[in-house]
Amino acid sequence: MTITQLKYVLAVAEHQNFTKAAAKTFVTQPTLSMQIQKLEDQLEVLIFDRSKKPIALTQIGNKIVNQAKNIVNEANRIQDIVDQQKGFIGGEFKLGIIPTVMPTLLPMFLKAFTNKHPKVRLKIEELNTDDIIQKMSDGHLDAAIAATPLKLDHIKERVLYYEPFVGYVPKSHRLYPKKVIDVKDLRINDILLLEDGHCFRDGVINLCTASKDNYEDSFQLESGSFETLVKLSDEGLGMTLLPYLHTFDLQKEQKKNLHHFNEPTPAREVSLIYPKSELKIQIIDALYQVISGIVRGAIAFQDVKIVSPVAK
Amino acid sequence: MTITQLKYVLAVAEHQNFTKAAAKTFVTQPTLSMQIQKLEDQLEVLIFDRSKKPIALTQIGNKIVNQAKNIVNEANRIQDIVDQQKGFIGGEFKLGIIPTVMPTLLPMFLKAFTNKHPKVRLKIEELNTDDIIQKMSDGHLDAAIAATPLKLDHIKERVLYYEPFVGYVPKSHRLYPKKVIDVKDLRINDILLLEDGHCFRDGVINLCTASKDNYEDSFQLESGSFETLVKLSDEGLGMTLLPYLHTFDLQKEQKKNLHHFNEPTPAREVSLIYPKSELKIQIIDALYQVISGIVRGAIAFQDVKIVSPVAK
DNA sequence: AAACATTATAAATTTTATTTATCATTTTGT
DNA sequence: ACAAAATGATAAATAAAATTTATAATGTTT
Repeated sequence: MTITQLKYVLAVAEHQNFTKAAAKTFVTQPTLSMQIQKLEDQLEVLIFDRSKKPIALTQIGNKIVNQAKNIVNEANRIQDIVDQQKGFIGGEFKLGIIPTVMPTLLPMFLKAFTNKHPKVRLKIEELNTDDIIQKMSDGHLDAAIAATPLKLDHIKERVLYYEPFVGYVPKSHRLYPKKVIDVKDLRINDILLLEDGHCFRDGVINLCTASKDNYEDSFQLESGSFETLVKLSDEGLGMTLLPYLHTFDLQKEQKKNLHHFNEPTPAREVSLIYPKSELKIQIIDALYQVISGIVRGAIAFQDVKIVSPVAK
Repeated sequence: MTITQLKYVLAVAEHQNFTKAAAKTFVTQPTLSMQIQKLEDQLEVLIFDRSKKPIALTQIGNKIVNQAKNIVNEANRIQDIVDQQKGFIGGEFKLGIIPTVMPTLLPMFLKAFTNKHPKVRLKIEELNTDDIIQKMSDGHLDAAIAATPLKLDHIKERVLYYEPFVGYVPKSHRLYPKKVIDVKDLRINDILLLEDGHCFRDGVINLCTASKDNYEDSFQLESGSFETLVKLSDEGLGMTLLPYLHTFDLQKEQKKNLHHFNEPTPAREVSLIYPKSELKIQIIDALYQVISGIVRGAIAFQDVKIVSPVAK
């Protein structure tokens, strides 16, 4: 049994297709067929049920795949140990970022990070929280930036900042006369929210349920980006909530519609998250250092109302 | 990087010698030299410091060896998963047994076990507790039978039985007139105990300290086997304590010197112990079933005063 | 039924692992 | 101090293996 064979098994299990898996692993298809057959011969079990289309794992194949993931993970960590020992911060690093954080946070830290750690080849992907969780457990993401807490036992979280929400209230809205609004004023019925899968929405919903509104039986309009949301709001379809950093992008006229919240201001927690396996932890540490440094800088310089995390 | 290379590294790390490691892994010495060099080239670190005699691990070599143990362990488990799925109970299994349990327990279960599971090639080694712990964490033992509790966080324990102690009191001893003795009667100064490393002794010492004697400043005679101990005792050098099962081997004359304890009888806990990794757990389960069955049988048939474990 | 997609198989090739033979260096015993 | 022994590295030869190219077999789609 070799680590390579296990990697082949994982590739086929993932793509449910020998040909595609072969392309992904940069070998030809017969290589996979033969190596996997060889492993199956040695173990004297069938890992794949080739009669099913698409190809499927057998019952024991499933167990073997799980264990193979373990082994490959642990094997990858050897290089990590060496890198960490040498203080080497480099190689490919796959980072996921949720859509509602991407446009505001990425420009702030990307240049600083690549300058400081030029050997790291960052591959950044915009993904919603569910996809991040999925890809992280598959080993396709090394880390991600998402709204927390997720409370998943295979994922660690390190808080980057707390970002307050600001109300965007159009002139037609019942709350427009109130200069400063309160969480209690919110009603789930007249707030425009982002579509499902954007974790931001969960944050707001929690906020609303906290003010004891009933979410279940109210009609909801949903959109995919804050830009759309603001426009819909301008059309008189309701108020909306924007994360503080997003309000910078508004036009002068629109900024007049912003209504800040009373203390305690509702806020979302944004964290750097990564698998418990702590693979490439030295790069994760470096990312955390750079981003939280930038965030602290932004607080000091711009009078930004985001809050640095307290020690957990 | 291959699993084979990692196994070679582990072998050399263990034997601190390429030639010996080569013999143990059934390859020639140049194979090890070259494969390990290749791995070192790939990782761009030296794992071994070849200037030291005997050969030593570098700082990072140490970390790599630890991780390599992980990987090899996880890799071995693949075969385990397959075996378990098939209900196959077989292959080589290395069992350690402490000296004070070996002669009494082994004959009781060995035949029964090999009959029931003929495909398991049991390799039994007599080892004291320290060596068992050592070899178990090195992966040289799959399980062991020892006195517990050990309270080690990398080792699991499953109690097989509780074996009471019986006092062997020669005529010359102060306690000889007492037919039934009590823990409180014991004085550390006139009890002969087994040498250090035999966990039995720890049990007795705990027993004695429980009776509030002072162990530190008393002169002690120590021996390596119960046979010697009984002979020394016959010579008038003090009383001794025997595990119940050992008293069967005494001669008629000697049995007259046995003094049983009042309730609560001091006893030692004997357990099947194995690494938390649970490698070959199906064989461990089988062993446990056979031994505890035998022990229950012995209790019923022989009126043996050993006690089955209560559910933990 | 033809075209397509997908996996298996066979033979040739390349790569890799292992061995045998030998050398260089260090340690050990006298 | 010096010869013998022990130990690890290296080179060349051999054996074993992984991989590729080419093609066959199988099943699916249109």
